[in-house]
Amino acid sequence: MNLRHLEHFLAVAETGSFSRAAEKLFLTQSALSRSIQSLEGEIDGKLFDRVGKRNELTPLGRLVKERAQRMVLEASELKRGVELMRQANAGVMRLGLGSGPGAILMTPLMCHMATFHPRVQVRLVRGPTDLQLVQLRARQLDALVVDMRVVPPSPDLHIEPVAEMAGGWLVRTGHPLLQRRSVGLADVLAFPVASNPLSDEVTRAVVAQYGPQANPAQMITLECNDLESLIDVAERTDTVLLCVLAAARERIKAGAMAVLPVRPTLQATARFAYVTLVGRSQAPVMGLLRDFVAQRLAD
Amino acid sequence: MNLRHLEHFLAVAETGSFSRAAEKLFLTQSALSRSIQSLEGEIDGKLFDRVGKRNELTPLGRLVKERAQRMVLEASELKRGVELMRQANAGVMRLGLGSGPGAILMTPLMCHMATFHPRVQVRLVRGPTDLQLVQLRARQLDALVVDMRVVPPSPDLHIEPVAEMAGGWLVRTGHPLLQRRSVGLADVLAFPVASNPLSDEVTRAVVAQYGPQANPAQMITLECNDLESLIDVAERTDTVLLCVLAAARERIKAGAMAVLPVRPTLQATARFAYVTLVGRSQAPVMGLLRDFVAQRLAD
DNA sequence: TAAAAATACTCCATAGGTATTTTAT
DNA sequence: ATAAAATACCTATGGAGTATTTTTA
Repeated sequence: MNLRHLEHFLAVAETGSFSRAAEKLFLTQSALSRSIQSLEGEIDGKLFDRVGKRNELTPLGRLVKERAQRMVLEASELKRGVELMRQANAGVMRLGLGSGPGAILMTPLMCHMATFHPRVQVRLVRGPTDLQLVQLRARQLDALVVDMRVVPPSPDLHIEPVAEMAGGWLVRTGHPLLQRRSVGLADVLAFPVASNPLSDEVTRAVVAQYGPQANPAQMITLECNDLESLIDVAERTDTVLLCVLAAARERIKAGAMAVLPVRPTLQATARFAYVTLVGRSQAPVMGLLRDFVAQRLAD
Repeated sequence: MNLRHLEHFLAVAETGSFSRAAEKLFLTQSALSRSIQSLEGEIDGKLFDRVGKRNELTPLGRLVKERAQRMVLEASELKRGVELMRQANAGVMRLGLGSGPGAILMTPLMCHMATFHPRVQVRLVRGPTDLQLVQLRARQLDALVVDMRVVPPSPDLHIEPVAEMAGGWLVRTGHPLLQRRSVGLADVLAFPVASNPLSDEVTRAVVAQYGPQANPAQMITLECNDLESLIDVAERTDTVLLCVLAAARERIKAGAMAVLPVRPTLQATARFAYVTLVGRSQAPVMGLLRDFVAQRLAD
């Protein structure tokens, strides 16, 4: 039994005529006749009562018709689904975001997808990068956007840098330190210091610039991988926040927060990368995503 | 694309291996490999990431798997349904019953089917025979059991007599006429007379035996095609009921009703027949039905 | 008698097998 | 080095066409 057989069968059931059904199917009448015969042979029972004009379904035929309709419908839906996926109009994308990319991308990404690709199913997960790597390897995520410096290089990972973003010190607009002409690390340490977990490289850079006092293990008062929340805290208290500046872009623009000009100027960056599993095909929608991420992080 | 392709695809998706899937399918590995390739060719996209050991589904593969599973399930259900129908364990039977057969068969038939063929869907319709013939011809009914004398012979009808049942006069047990030693038509006419619609032949027989006074057009007070209701009426009033005696079998046995010995004894019968459309296959379940009807009416 | 369905025959595309090569661990 | 997948080559079968016969309204 074959999908083709079922389509043939349905055509005859609908038209009630072998000849007309054959026309609709772009087949000869004889081929169609044999097709139905072979189906009847396999079913081992008559599907139509051939009474010359108008072929009526037998009770068995009615039973088969029910199922056959659903099957050819499923088949056409399958083809349609494949087509949609090829055009990247649909599909599922399961993306893990680190704290920096989470703060910068999560909301804009969802807005973008909802607006321009409403049929794409989006699954965003924000969490600790090490756990997300586990999920990626378990095929529970399709890709990550994280600070590549927290990702241990591994042959099974494809790591594609997408943006390098400057880090810096952030405080709320009314912060006392903003009155000072010049701010040093000692001044900063008079206040609580917050940050998301820092990579070893950033840690080294900070220590190199500001001395051993700046070692995050000692310096950081509040550590949290939800950068968004840290920004909230910094906006409402005198906490000084060390993070990727782009994460607070909106609030800086709105005048709620400002970059604190600590001397020397922090020379550390976060290098965001798009991480996938080597040898694993990506859904076409993931292409859209990469473009969006790259474009958004480039600003 | 083919059901076979989909089955092959699912086997590989489940086992994660071409070789093992081929074993399960009783195929060579090479044949399976080509089968998947041709499916991928038609879909125009990779379904598996071949990473040597363990073949993982691509996002496209996951999409296809959903549909494919439903399709092969439908296919197996189709085969199962056909098998069930062949064994006459299931199916739909749509049966029209005339008033006499309705009163005699309806309840016993439903009990019988519910007990012995619980998976068969039963659709019973009781109604005027002429309307039921219309429904039969419109394929809304599969068969009728009716008094064949009300059925105009027609080349498109297959009429198979199943039983000939005696008609007679029925009254409730406490009826005044039962006290009389001898009852004539004149005595009967002192009471309301009820019957279901009578065929022309029965009408002629009644007139021939009892004279023009007995012409139903004049004689019958209550006419109704629901014989069951007429029996109820006769049991609660002094109405005399002219009908097939078997219809009141239970009540006669229970002592609630009795046959009224009108002189001369009524020599009229109802000839019940099983009526189907010529050239139309019957569901196997209908065979069961015919057997039951014949056996039941033979009593 | 005319239209519809079935059959006879022929052809070719496709699925399958065997044997072998390529690839990846 | 080995196991798994892909490829090359061959065969048989099923599906399609053309031409023709059978059936039925």
